[in-house]
Amino acid sequence: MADADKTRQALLEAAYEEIYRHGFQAASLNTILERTGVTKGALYHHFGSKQKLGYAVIDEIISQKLDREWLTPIQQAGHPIDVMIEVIQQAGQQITSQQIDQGCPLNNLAQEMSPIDAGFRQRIDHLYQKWQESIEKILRDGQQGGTVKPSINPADAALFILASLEGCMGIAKNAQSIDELKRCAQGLFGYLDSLRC
Amino acid sequence: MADADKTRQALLEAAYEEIYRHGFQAASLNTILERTGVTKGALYHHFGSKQKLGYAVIDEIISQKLDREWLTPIQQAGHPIDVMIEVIQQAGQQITSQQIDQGCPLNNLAQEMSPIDAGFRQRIDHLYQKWQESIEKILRDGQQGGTVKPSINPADAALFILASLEGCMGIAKNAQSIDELKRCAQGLFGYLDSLRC
DNA sequence: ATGAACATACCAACCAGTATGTATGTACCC
DNA sequence: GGGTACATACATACTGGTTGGTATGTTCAT
Repeated sequence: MADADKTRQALLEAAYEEIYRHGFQAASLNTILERTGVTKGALYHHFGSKQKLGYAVIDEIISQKLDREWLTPIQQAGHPIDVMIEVIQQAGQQITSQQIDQGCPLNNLAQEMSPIDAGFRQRIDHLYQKWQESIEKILRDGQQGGTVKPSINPADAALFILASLEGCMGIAKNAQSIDELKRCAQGLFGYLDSLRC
Repeated sequence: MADADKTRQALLEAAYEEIYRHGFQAASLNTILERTGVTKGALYHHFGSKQKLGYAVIDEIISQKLDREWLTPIQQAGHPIDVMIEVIQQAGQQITSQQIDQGCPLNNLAQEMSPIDAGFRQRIDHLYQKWQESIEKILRDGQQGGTVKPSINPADAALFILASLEGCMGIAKNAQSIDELKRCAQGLFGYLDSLRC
């Protein structure tokens, strides 16, 4: 039934927006229902609880966003360090001043939910691992191609790159400053350059 | 009146714990009152609202923790890079497995509250600036003492160090793994080493 | 006619906040 | 030094609003 799928998808997207704005715990189901024009009966028909709705937002919405905006772009041909810097810079140029103080949807959920809900934690961890492995992979390829220092550990470096990327976005989010994001990213680029052969 | 100060302090500390555990929005005033044995009338006598209680937790509790655990230790004599690595390593060794998945109290509040409350944002920003300036200062001193590369910008480097420090703690918090924290910190140490003369 | 896909109305629990009352100092005047 | 005025520091009981969740009913396609 196409209508049912449309209802489900509308709920997922509205839930994503609401959670992104207020966090999961402060996200209001009633607001989601108002925005979509869907009733509570429909919501509890498709998702059995607020928790399961949150899980679905991670598994379907955020996971897809990560693929589209990071995992796929990073796999293009070229010097791995150049590719990463370019992907980060393009993301930085597309960002709006509204988006900057909302931060990274995945990191927001991680910081809020990982200590209090194991299901959230596992799902977020799964995405972080995919993210890290995609960075690790191009670093390893770079080592084999002779463009990345053979002395570094690709897994450890990928972990740190991911961490400082989230750190930069977190700092810029609080400062509400794109300029601060770019200053912070310069530090990351400096680190990335130090991985070149 | 000493009793009044004791009541106020007890409320602040219990509020800090409750906020650290559940975030500000999900923090329950009733739980804080139960834990302290203080009544609601007393709470609203000392702090006029939940918001002002939150502000006081930042200004008094978290600010002091930052001073004690980071700003002061970092100012000891020695090679600035060595000092920073040592301070970070000591903090890492003292951390318990319970603390690791609670994360950094300041970063938790920043990620949750900065987009939705300007008063929180400004107070957190003020602490982050003090933190950054303390790192910037020892880098600048190191440049003058010939132990830190003169080519780097101390303010930008300090910003990135702070960001990646928070990033490492955030990743480790979600992974709930001290090992991952240490792996991540190794990456930061690599960056710090690259700042040496 | 059976189950999926809703719609409506409702519920108990919890929330921050407040109105009102009281006990204990403390300052000041005579 | 004793009485009065006033403020501080609470205590108790309550309110209106919101929350996630549910019970029950209805529509409609197969």
